[in-house]
Amino acid sequence: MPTLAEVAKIAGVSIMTASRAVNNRPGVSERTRDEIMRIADEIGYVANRAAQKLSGGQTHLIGVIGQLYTGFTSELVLNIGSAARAVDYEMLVYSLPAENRSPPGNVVDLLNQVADGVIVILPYESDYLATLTRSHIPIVTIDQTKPDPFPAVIADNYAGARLAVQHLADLGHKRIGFITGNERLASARDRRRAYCDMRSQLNLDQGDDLISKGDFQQKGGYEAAKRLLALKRPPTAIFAANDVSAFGAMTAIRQAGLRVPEDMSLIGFDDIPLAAQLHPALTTIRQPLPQMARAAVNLLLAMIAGIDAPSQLITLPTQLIVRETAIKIGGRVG
Amino acid sequence: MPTLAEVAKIAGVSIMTASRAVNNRPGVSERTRDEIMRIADEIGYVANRAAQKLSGGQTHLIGVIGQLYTGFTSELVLNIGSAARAVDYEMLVYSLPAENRSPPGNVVDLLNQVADGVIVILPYESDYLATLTRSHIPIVTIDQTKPDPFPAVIADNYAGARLAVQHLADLGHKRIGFITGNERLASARDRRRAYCDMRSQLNLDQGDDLISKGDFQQKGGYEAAKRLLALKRPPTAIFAANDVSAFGAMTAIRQAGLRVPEDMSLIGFDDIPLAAQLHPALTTIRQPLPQMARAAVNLLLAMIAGIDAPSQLITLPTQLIVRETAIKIGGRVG
DNA sequence: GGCTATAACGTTACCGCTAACGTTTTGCCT
DNA sequence: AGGCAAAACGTTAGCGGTAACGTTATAGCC
Repeated sequence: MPTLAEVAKIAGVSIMTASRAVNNRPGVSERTRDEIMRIADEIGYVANRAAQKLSGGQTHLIGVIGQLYTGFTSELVLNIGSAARAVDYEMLVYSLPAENRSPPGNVVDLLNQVADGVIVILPYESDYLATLTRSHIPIVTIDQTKPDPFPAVIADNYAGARLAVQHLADLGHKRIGFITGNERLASARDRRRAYCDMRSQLNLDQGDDLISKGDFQQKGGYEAAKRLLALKRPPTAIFAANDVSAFGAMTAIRQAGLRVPEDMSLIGFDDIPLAAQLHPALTTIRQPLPQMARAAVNLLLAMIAGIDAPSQLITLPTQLIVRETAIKIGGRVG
Repeated sequence: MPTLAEVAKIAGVSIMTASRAVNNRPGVSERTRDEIMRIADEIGYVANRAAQKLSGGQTHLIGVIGQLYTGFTSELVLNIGSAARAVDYEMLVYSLPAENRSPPGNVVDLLNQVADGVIVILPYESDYLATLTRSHIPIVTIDQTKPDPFPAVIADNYAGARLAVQHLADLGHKRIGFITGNERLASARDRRRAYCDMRSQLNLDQGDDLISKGDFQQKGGYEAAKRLLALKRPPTAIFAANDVSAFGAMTAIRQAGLRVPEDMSLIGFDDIPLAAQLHPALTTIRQPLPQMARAAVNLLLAMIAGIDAPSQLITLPTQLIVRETAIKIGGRVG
């Protein structure tokens, strides 16, 4: 691997001049700069980020922590990658292992030793984030509201969930079941709250038995739906706290010999890519992933640049995506 | 962030002794070691990997390069993460952006500046890997056979695809369509070759029109299936080169007003988690992801340890997973 | 032409850690 | 007790880059 020293030697300048040239910093004449760039290019010089980071420089790398195996998170991560590349940053991902395991404090440190900042997407809410406040590492969170030592980006879960219930009610459904998410997350609690609020506001059927506990996972959705279907008076429509749960629910509904949407309307949340591709395509609430990713990256970059923004919460709007799984009660498709 | 120097100072030893202690290397008395470890733990010391790497040490970090958005790859990546953690390594992932973009030579460099070695899962075959041979970076590839400067791990695609065709033939299908994968990958070519071989070996219907071009993506599978269904004599069963294509095909089949499996049997390849959860559950060929991941990690660790293994190719067996999408021709489920 | 401000470039020190080698202590043997 | 090898520990140098400051050229002005 060619080093900056070699570039400098060939160019006949000091290492520092070469550094200034490749980093596009002032203090180098245009002639010299061009020459250095040419040489760097020629011998295939790439900056050593470990060295950059160690000596207090910037690596133009951002780290992301999240659970890759949840459809929504991995989709979000990809969007963050695009957003980062768009502003000439690269992204490195640390995939959290299953449940709770190992409070990832050192994981943030790990990424911070390499990257300029970290975007954290936790599958649950914990106060461990708060402990990182003092470490003065640029951190932005997504989907976390409770501990706000950091700037955070979040979709308007409450408004989105209201949209979902409203849509079902508009279609004539009076008895709507709800599959909760992982309530350790604010997003899950917001969606539930919206469901409850709308239910009373629109004079729909109430009852705790219409709220079935899920966990944002497919299996949880499957089992939650099964419980709803086993009710003495089952609902005519189900609102699942996320798309993945909705997929699980769909399996349960079909196993019970019912059809979606003819016998049971179904609506999800997130609008992951799979939602559109399923058959029937899932009606759902879209989270503005590209915007969320851009917002998070911008926030992080601002922090890296030292604009220690007062920890703000950016809320992005959600949107109803009407597809095929929710229809008029008792009606046929169309 | 506490440094090794601080630990050493508190313990009243030299930095080097502290280094030996925390790295569990000989040359420290047990008493001293325990004391150092205690202190390190107390003040929350974590090794700075950038510094470790820079000074020629090992970071106990492996890098992975792959396309996160393809179901199979991300599943594989997660398995690599587990395998790595099992041997006390951490994993960092670089997600390749869409198609071909930017020959990721510098990406490997990037990861190599941080990690001890890199596992590469390319979405296509290119000779750029060959150029990395001289750089003497520990690299292991998965699903690449063509350029073998490095050790590689691969599933037995040929045998697996034969299994798939055999299964359909056993169910009485004589006219089997095939949706190809991205033929820039050896795995796709192997599966196609197996299909062709079995077709003549078992005296099934031949014909180029039964081979429909896909790309391992959902949309490609959808369109490929559409073409098969539009044939004058459509097949009675479809073998898709991977599960994702099979999902696409399923959508196409249903849009044509046909049922899976009653009117059209379908079999996939990979056995990604979704395959089991779909309705009906997808019959498919399983790639042994955990084993592949372990093999790749072991290979990489061997290279890191300096056991410059002659570039070997480890082939792992595939397995037929019978579920619900392939049944006897003209038959009902069961 | 001499003085000074500025651009251009170089030196030094250091980031946190490890390899290699040097020094001290310890334990053991005769 | 003296001698010596091995264990325990310390010192030095350097990985590849950057910040901070020092030095040399260039230019501008009276």
